[in-house]
Amino acid sequence: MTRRKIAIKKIENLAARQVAFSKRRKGLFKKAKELSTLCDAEIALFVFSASGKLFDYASTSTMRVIERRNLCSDVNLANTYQSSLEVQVEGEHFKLNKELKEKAHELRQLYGEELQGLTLRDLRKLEVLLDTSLNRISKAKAEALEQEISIIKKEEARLMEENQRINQVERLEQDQDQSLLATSFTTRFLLR
Amino acid sequence: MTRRKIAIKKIENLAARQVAFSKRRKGLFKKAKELSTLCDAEIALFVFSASGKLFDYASTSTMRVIERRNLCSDVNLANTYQSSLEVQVEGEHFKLNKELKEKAHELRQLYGEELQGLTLRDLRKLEVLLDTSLNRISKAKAEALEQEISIIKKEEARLMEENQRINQVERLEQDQDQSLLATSFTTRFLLR
DNA sequence: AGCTATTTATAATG
DNA sequence: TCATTATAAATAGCT
Repeated sequence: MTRRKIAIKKIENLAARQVAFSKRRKGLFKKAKELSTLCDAEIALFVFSASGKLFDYASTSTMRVIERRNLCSDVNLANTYQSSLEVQVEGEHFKLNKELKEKAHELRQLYGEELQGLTLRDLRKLEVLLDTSLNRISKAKAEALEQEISIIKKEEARLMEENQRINQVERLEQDQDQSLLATSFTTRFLLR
Repeated sequence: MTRRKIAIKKIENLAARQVAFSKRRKGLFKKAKELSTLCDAEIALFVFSASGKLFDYASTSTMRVIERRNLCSDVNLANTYQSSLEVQVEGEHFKLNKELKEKAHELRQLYGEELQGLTLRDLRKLEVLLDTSLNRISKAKAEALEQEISIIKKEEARLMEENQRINQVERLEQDQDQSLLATSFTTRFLLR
């Protein structure tokens, strides 16, 4: 809504998205408060940022009780849901996060990044691994190529067949034209 | 907020208040949806009119389940809040899982597995990627090698120095031994 | 974090 | 409620 009109779809640039989130969140809360005050409405608004942080507003005093509790920190979260199930979920969450980080690191190493700290032996292992990968990919490429070629060959054969058919039809039509011509010639000749 | 600026306090005229409620509620929901879309935020918004009618919005499909329930009492609202947090945790869990699977797949492709379905173009891209990685690794290897060589050279120099010192000491000791021998010889000679 | 050119939201009115 | 419109408010792109 300004300098330029923007399309309402996810802002791809992280920094821009964070700035927009901060500004618009503020605006949204202001509007909610105004509506509540002007029209005597009760409003509860919960906004979770992409990173999971909670911002909330509740208009009435009773509802404000909810607001008071800070439910974002892990401690409070654990207090709120003391059931072992919740704790389990949290634990799993943590585990998943860890795994994800490890995989990301592994990936980056495969991309030849973050190699500092690796020994010569580690680097040689990586090389062998990537060489193996390249071999496999090369094989897959050959297969894909072969398949493409076979498809092209089939198409070629089909086209040749069609060509022949068309030629035949053309020849037939030419014959017909010629006999027609002959007929009309004969006719004209006879009419003289 | 226009034609005239208004003070943010309860609109006394009932009709005007209802009109404002309708318009501003619409605006608030629009803003909430925009924030959710633009910034990838999860939002739950509950608006109770003065007469107690509920209007609500929740940004994610899973959270939308909440929307269906009738949430007029504070108790239910508190429950809703809790479940929205639960859903949030679950949603993140799901997202993490998805990311992990994607990363794992990417990894396996880099290892030259699960290549089926990739086009020739994709395979070529993979090859180029791996080649780049190999180049980087080769460079890292060269660096590691150089470092190792320099360490070995230093060690070699140290050893040579030490060797020299030892040789000197040995020579000294030999000299001492000889003088000692000479002394004992002299002594023995004198004792005779 | 602040500025401002624009876009949006909306109060008043019909 | 719906449409219009003059104006207040929100905010995207900059710095």
